[in-house]
Amino acid sequence: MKLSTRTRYGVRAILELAENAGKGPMQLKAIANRQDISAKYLEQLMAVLKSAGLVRSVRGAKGGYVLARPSNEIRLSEVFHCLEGTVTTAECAEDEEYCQRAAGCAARLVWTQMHEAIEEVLAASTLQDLIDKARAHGAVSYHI
Amino acid sequence: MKLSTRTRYGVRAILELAENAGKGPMQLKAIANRQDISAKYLEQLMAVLKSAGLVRSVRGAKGGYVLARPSNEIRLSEVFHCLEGTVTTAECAEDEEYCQRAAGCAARLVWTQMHEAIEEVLAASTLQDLIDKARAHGAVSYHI
DNA sequence: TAATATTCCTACTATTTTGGTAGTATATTA
DNA sequence: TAATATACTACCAAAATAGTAGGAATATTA
Repeated sequence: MKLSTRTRYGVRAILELAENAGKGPMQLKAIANRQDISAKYLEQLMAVLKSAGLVRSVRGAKGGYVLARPSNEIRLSEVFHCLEGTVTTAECAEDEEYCQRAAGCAARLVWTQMHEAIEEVLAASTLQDLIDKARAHGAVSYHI
Repeated sequence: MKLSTRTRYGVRAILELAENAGKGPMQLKAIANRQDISAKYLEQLMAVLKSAGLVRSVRGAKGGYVLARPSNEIRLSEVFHCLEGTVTTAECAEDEEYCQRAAGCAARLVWTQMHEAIEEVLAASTLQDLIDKARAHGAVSYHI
């Protein structure tokens, strides 16, 4: 159930970009440093986000990465789908044809219910939504 | 995101027991055959379910496994919790102290939202609930 | 009591996934 | 052209996962 670092790092990286949007390209090293992630490993994850069309890269000096779209137009579900190949709990959850016994299968109900609950959460939030909520939380904690 | 076979097999096995409750102990081999799972591997999973107090075993000839409680008193969440050590998406989701930056962290919101959605689904169903729903589905499909 | 059926226990092993490293090529800026 | 970045490809180590093997313990049946 624990998410892979691949997914967790990827989400943290794209949220970092979202938080720093509008300030020009953000360099890989900067993201890696701020999030305390291996730069070389993150490089691969950024490639995934890039090929999914969620971020754009700028090569050469003063280059880096920027969001491909405004942060309020990128849903979490998109980010997850490209990082985790399958955001599903079992093959048969999405593909009813996968197993002949799918129709009356009690176990499959578990997989589909979980799958739907997760997809719902991921589809509900954009990157900007998360940042806004987190800022609200963070601000409160500073008052203490 | 895909559940491990450990969890999937374990859930299928205990649902098999639930479907055959009241007919005396069900043998490991019978569960393994019906669910098409390696008997030797399943043996280990049954040990986990047993030590969690969800099933009881009967040794010797005509022995096997039975549910420790009626199927409408066993929630899915219990089954998951013993099979998957942590039914959580990231350490910080359950344990706020795990990371200093947890307070204003946008990523953590993702992990906690997912975590809560999953727990909710698992807590909502008992084994019997699932069997009833699956039978309803299965019956419909026979009408075609 | 002997034979048989079954769970129990421990250790081992193969495979896959995960997480990370290294080095070179290519593009951009100054 | 020199310095700074990303792009690409290949490789590697550790951990987790999935499964095997073999025999000991225990209960039932004949």
